[in-house]
Amino acid sequence: MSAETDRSKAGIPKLADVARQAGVSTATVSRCLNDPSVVSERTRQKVMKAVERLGYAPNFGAQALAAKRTNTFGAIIPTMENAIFARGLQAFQEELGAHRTTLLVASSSYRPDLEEEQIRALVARGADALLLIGYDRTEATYEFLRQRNMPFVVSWAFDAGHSATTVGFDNRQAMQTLAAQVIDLGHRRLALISAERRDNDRARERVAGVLAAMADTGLAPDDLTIVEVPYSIENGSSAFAQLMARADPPTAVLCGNDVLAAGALTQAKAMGLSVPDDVSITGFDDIELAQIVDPPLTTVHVPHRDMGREAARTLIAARNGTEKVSSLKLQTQLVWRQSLGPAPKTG
Amino acid sequence: MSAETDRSKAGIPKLADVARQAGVSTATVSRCLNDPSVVSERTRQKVMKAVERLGYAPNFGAQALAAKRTNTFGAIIPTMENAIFARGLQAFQEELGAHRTTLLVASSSYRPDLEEEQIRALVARGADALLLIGYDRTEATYEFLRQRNMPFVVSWAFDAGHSATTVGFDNRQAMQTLAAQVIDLGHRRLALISAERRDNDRARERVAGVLAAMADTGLAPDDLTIVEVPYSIENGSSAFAQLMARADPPTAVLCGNDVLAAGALTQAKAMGLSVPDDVSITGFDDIELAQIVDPPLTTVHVPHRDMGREAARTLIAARNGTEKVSSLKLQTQLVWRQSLGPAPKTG
DNA sequence: TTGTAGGCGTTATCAT
DNA sequence: ATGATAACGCCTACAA
Repeated sequence: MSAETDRSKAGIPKLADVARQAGVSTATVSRCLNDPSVVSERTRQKVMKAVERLGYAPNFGAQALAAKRTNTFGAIIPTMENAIFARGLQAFQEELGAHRTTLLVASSSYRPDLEEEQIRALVARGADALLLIGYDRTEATYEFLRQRNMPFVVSWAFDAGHSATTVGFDNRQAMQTLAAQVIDLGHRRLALISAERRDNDRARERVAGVLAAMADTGLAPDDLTIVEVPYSIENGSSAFAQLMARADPPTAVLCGNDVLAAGALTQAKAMGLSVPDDVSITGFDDIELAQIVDPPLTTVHVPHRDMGREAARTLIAARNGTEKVSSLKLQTQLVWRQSLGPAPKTG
Repeated sequence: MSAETDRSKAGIPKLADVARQAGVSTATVSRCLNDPSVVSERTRQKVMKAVERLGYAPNFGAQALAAKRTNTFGAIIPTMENAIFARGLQAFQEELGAHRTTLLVASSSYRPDLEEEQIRALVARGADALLLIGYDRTEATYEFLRQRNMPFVVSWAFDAGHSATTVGFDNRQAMQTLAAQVIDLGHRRLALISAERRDNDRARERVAGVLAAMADTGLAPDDLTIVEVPYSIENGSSAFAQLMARADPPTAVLCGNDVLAAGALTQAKAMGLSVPDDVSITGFDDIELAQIVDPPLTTVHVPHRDMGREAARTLIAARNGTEKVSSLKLQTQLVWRQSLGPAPKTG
């Protein structure tokens, strides 16, 4: 009882405590922990027992301060609320884990100022490398990264013209391919429920993809109605309702991602509209949700797991500084499911 | 060009660089940054300009080492793959953000050994407090936490008998209430698709809840078929198929969470079964998905956002050490939707 | 293989 | 209001 109290009041064990307990020097303890191959087995045993007995854990601050590396990578994603980034991040972490590297995740709520804050926090914390989503951030942020010589990779996007190392996919191209199919099915009055484009290059590129497909077929940009809302099922629903309330409602509603599309679908059902007979709906991402809704969503499959894994490998290579790192463009794939059909004969 | 090169090769600016640039001592710079009210306005201006010019950012390791606090909380969740923890965590983070505290998230893949590793990592990194999910972890882990005097709160569960500060809900009670309703509707052959119970007290408690409800009505435990699978839509589907293939298929399939239920529902549809006419299905959590599937899920609403917010407040109080912290039990709520109906007249 | 000792960048105490 | 300077806990040449 009193021992218990004493113990909790006692200071946190430090390297020196372990050293004393084991009857060796701090240097030996340090070596035991960081490069066991260099100490004798007998010493190692002693030290590890002391570590165990004392419940010692290294002080990260001191460790980082002295060693200038942390075996920690950081990732800043816009949101944890929906599954868009979950699968890719999981794969990212799995790959890091295989290399004894810890992942710290922060989320920016789609706000560049918060993202910069999180980047600084992670860098200050000694992250060895960073995973970032998309290109949209201030030049000052890039400058900060460069100045600190911080390895980072941009993901969930791909712009060959950008200097940042990237492991991602071409949002515009992907959306353009999908939109082309929609147009091919006879749809002329199109609508797009997009994420907010400000500070979100992926969203902008997807919009651009739709417009490009339309231009290819001689459709005017005005034939596309765009509604911008934050990603959420509910917002998808209300945006869809708003679109269908127009005098000249669209025959196909493309959505910036599957979450919005799921909302749109639900709303269509609530309005007694048949999908795809009355109106077609498409998504983007191909998260699990896309297969669950009824009808299942025609969407763009993004290789999230590959992306996460490859991003991790790229960063690990960059951290080790051995290989030269290079960008990697992954392919997306159109997934045909029932939510997309031919345009209705006439309105 | 060469300036650029020089710059990137130049070391990271430190406090002393700023001090030199501003013509003051390091102590003054430190004060400027941490408690500006105590330095003269003129000095502050000078220092801030130097900070700006040099792109200075404090070294977290050194800071943590010297100040013994980090304004960083950690959270270890079992998985980021599905939305179960997303909403609560988002609320947790929002509350922390309002108190200038950063959140670092790690995930354990439902493995206690990894969880302990992550806990140690976060503690070593100087986390001021931790959010943990559920009670299942080794005594050694608790001992470690206690020894380091690390404030932590257990969430997503509630056991009045446990000594750990908890902000959560009673999984057993919640599931028992739901199961009682199912039984009340005449269902006698019940099945449960559960998450793996090993190392997961929430899953065990939910199973216990079903059994308790059955016992209340005099049903034998044998009347419940249990299938254990990791959380995923696909696993929900295959488990459901397996259950319905039995000689005496259940009339109601309860699921450990909404994700499994969504999978079960999809599978039912694929098998041409009508829900709830042929078979009833229920979920747990009330994530967005529950309202999207068709028919929408009868489920247990968990106040994720409240839980996250309150957990944050509790930890902040604990960190500040002013107020005495206490556990908080939140109420869940049964949500009636269409996936649950009366038992079919006869098999 | 093991020990000694200097240094990592900040904070905070004590003078001034 | 500001400056010197001693911790903080660990790593890593360098020595033995």
